[in-house]
Amino acid sequence: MKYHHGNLKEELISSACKICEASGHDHMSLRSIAKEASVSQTAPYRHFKTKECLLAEVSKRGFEELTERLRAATNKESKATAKDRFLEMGLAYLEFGLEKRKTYDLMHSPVIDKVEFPELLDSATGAFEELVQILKELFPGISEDSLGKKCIKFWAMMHGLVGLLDMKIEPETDTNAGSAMSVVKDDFRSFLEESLEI
Amino acid sequence: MKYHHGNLKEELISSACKICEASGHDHMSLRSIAKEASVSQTAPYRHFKTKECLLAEVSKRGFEELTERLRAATNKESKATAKDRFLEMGLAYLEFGLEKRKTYDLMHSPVIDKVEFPELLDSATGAFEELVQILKELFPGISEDSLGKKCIKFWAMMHGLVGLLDMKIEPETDTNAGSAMSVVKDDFRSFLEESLEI
DNA sequence: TAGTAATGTTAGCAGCGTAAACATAGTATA
DNA sequence: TATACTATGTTTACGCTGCTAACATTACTA
Repeated sequence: MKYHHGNLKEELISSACKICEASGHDHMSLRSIAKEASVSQTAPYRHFKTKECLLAEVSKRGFEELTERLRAATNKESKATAKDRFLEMGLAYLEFGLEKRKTYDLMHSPVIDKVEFPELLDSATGAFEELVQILKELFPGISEDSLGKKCIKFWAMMHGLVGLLDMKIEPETDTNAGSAMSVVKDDFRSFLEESLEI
Repeated sequence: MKYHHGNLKEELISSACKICEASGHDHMSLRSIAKEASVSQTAPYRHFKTKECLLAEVSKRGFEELTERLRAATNKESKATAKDRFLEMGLAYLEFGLEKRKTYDLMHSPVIDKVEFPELLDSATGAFEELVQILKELFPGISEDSLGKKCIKFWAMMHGLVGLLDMKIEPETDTNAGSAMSVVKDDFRSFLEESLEI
């Protein structure tokens, strides 16, 4: 057993990611993370000033993975049309949000003040860039103003959808409580396609 | 100083609401809530089985206030058109989300498992009902399927917008980083109006 | 009026984030 | 190579937390 670990920082981050996705960010304790990495309770403080700093790193990894997935989905190398790649991106966003729900929660949780972590902010902004690019392709010559609005509209919708789809709450229609959500879930492509007309 | 308080449960809830909106739900401690109500640290346990139960009550009050605001905004007594009342509702939703941001966060936080609190779920669903109703007015004879989709689309967009507007993250366009969001914020009416064409 | 249920307090547990003091290992310099 | 310095680990301890158990007081009910 070496006294010095060698790669503790990285291991702490990946332990934290694991615990986050397994139990949710409100059940993450520095002590449990340290234990997972077989190290003393205060060892993390040699690499992270506070717990929040470690959480911010986990969040950042989340945004990086999201960005990567979005980039892959809209990959220009693909022979698909811009519209198809846009739909793929929407799907990829939803999939990430539902697959990594607890990490997604952390990423959007107020426990981490993004203003204090510029690197995190950058990662988060990077994900948007993918949306901006594909919308520019889809609407060539679009004004900056319209582009911004469209971008916000779609991002908000996708973000909102992740929350709704995973959640217990959903709107009740007269005849059939809950089926509406299933429709979206099962046929997200056509759902998003309709929204393209916005 | 009476030994028995008389109305402790209600006072604890309102103290909790106050602290929540002031400091955010992750800074709420049962002890501080008890102190705010001038009562011993363990007194809350006579009225709430766990801390989560008290938070659930705070969340429920939040959804009730939201529902009330939406109902007021879409009030049929008003002489305004259905479209105007719909826009008012959107505005009311946004305003609530931004005004009571920390409470809104709690309402959508995963710390409270809505499945365990059916009453909370009811309150949350109640807010949607308002959206369903106004959309029915706006699109008379609409199919249940389309209604469900529209409902989800708008709810997701508004929920997403609250997050975006308050947040640090926002899409960057080439010429002007961040201005897009201001456009939406300053002119939400026209923003939402455009979206009506969905 | 006596007995019981409801509602409060006090004391104490284990877990938490964090700081301070100390121990060890790796690195740069003489 | 010897020595100082820095990086990185451990131990100990503090105050705060949610929660339980045991006890005290009040309110209700037979």
